Amino acid sequence: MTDNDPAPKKAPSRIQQRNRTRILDAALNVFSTHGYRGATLDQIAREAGLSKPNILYYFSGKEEIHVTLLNRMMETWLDPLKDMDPEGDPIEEILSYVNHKLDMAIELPREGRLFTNEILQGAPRMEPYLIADLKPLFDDRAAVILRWMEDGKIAKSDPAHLICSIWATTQHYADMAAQTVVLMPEQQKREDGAREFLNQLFSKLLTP
Amino acid sequence: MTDNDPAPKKAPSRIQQRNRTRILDAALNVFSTHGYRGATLDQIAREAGLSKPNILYYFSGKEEIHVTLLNRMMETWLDPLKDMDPEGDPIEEILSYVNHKLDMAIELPREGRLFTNEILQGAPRMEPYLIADLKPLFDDRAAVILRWMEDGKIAKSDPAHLICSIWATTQHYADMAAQTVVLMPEQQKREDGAREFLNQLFSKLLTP
DNA sequence: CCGCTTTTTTACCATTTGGTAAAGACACGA
DNA sequence: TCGTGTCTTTACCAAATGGTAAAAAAGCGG
Repeated sequence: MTDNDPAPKKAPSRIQQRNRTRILDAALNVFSTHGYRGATLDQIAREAGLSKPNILYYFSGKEEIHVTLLNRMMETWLDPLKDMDPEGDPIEEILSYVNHKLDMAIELPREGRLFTNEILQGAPRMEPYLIADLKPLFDDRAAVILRWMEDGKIAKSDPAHLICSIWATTQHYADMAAQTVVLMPEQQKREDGAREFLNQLFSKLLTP
Repeated sequence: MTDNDPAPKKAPSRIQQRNRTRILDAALNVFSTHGYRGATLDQIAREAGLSKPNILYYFSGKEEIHVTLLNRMMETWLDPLKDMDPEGDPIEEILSYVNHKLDMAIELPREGRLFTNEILQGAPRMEPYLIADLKPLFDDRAAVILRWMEDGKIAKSDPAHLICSIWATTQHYADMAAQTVVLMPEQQKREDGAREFLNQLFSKLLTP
């Protein structure tokens, strides 16, 4: 029984892996800055160093590339939220989430912008995913935080809006980079300053 | 001397006013959801109830419409920040800014998304404006807040990142509406809850 | 009602868009 | 070295894109 299952999906060749990676990377650049409709296959092809028909050999169309990127992103993106441990120290857990989220915004800004673009457009391709996956996770984490509050371990506030505010403040440094760079030209101040500030902001909120 | 100055720009007729308004309103819908490149003149025309050539009778091209919208938006958008009074009560002033900004995000979400879209794209049309207008205002307000901190009137933190976090948390409710609606289906909880939460968040940060 | 300006429509146009068909180049095991 | 399956290119296409020219229609002051 080597690989003869109903769906005989053979392992992708080295070339396939390389080119699919190239395409997805180029597409991430284009989709994340111009949004779905503003992105063109020609630009993706140019950036990937492949011809347009060649790209359509690997993906069935523009939409499939976009969906692939979105799915891939959501997985890594939600991880830090999943990692929040209900048994851990509440303030530590939440601050650790803040810091992980900030790391991602700084290290993977394109992924962040891809998501923001999709939501700005009204989440036409993501909505089912938001309802099926994000919402349950969100509710669950909000419930965990609420329990912490009711147990008097952290100060009371609205858990849902707390999560949103963490998302918003960290995401800001990815999405609005073009603005932030103008307002705070020195990278040091931008990144380390952001971390220190956010830790202070949420520490104060959470400390009873 | 009725109107014979060097540039004899006659007053726009009623028709002109009405149609320019229609066009800008339709364009705001389209640009704010699809970004500059994703927006099409055809769609703007359809939404405005005018023909495409008719639109190009009022505006010289796609870009002029976009720029007009951006300029108009920036003016109203920066007002609340300008209104912060150095002589007023610091916490009151800052919280009032938070609340005004939140009002705008809730009442004028399209304008907010228009701006976010432009920044996501790297601010190609806005950067000069950011440098010439936003930056000086931003630095000035940061300086005001810093003075308040040094005078011991509010707790110390990074003023620049404070302003950014206010921007981020309030803007979130405009930009990410499609997500927020899924996560918090009841409008009441979304809007009033946001206000209460943000007031609490920034009160705690600022109280010495 | 007339004549003149403003506004709108019709008919285009070159370019770009997402996508396809089919031939050609390539890799690689037998 | 050959053949077979994988990959790439060339040559297209219909539709949509931003934009134009010019004629037709609508307003409107006199």
